[in-house]
Amino acid sequence: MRSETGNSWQAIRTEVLRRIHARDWPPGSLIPNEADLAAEFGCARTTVSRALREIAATGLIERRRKAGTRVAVAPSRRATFDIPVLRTEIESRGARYGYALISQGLDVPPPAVRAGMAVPEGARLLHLSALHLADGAPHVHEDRWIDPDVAPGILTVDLGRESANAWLVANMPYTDGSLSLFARAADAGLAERLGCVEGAALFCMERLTWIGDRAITHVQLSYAPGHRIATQL
Amino acid sequence: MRSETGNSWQAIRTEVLRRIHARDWPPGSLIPNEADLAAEFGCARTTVSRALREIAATGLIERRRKAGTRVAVAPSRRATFDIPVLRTEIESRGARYGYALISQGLDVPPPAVRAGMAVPEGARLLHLSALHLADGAPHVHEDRWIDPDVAPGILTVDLGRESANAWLVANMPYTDGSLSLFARAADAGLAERLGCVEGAALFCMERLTWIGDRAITHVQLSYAPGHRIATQL
DNA sequence: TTAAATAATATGCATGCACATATTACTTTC
DNA sequence: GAAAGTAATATGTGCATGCATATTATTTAA
Repeated sequence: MRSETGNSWQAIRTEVLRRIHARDWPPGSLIPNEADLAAEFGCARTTVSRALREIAATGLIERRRKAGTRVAVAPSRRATFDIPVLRTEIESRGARYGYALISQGLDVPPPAVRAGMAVPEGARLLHLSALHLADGAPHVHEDRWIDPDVAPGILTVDLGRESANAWLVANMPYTDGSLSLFARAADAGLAERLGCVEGAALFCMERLTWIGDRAITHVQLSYAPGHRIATQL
Repeated sequence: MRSETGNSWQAIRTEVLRRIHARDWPPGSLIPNEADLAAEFGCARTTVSRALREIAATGLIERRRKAGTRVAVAPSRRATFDIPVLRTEIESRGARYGYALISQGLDVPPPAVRAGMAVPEGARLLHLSALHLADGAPHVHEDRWIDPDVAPGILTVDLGRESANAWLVANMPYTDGSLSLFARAADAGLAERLGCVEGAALFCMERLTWIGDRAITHVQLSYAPGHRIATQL
């Protein structure tokens, strides 16, 4: 029995995790309710609740009112990654950050971008191409589309000096966004800009941000070969 | 003033986020302390605390005792991804799940794996190669190394029938793990197994799990071309 | 028998309070 | 004036309580 002292929500979390891993509470099973656990651990229900809430945030258990708490059957584990700001990422590795605008203009976006941003067919968006450099070497290629109807101020900015991202962050706070990760092969243009061979496998990130129901910008970041992102489980 | 009713920690979170995005509280600035916010919102300090804790979990604000709460300068946004169990992922798309063991044997791992798992040079590990299929088509290639000293039972399992992952999940609860994402080009073997062209850019996931200070297994999953994972911001 | 109303139940949330802990600012002592 | 000690402060945690809400089980009515 462990109705002793020395409890905290973290200790309870640890014990619950132990029981799940040890299969005392196998996947799919219903675990005791908060009140019972509180009694067993000799603490307040609030404390048990806190511990279970934290575990639920990782996807290992599922909680529903009245239904109770059960161990996830298919533990679709949630993993949290730090998506650092490029400048910070580069500088934190002791390298000098650099930004180089390659091209800018008003273009009709390709279908994939047009669909993602939900803009009418034939509409022209501000199209930017730029490089983020670490000690002068290409680190990430940025391909960005901005809807000038949503962010009109962007057209008055000198994008050679201030990066579009910096301006947007400061002037167009978004309400929603999505992020997706994938791999793509470097085409001729990307290979030249990133200084890698054509066809090299690149780790890519695509970000889409919205103000209400209007898309502000669509960015595809292509990292130089070898990049990875990591997290603890 | 908003000392009205209708407050909840979520409403407070929303309002705090609004102020941060609207730059009422610019990056790097110190925001009012919990007690003051509680007074302003007309709620308990606990409620404010809950709201701020949730925001802090996303990396947008940083909190330190006595120092107070400040808006993160370099908002290294944290994004949470669902890393689904392969079987579930495939079946949830309405496809039939299949598993095919390609090879198994005791081999000396390559340096990268050996270093990651911290096993002595020359040690032999169980090496598996397998495919996860969706409606018979290759979806993911799995390249796995298991330390039989840490998980001896694995040697007695018929891995053609029970997947190594299933057995490990059931029998070797891990205490720590890491996950990393990257891109790689398909070599000849991978291309043949996944049914894609050699050199195709593949989205890959590498997982390493530990019991205490001993590595159990190292897995590299290579997804068929086109795979992406996504999340909301 | 089926449908609707009602009760029971487990989690979710909010509150007021107390105390813990980390950190900073200040004061005292040598 | 520097070091050591002390107070002040903001967040972190725990508890008891009460009510809210979603969901299931049961009972009652058509």
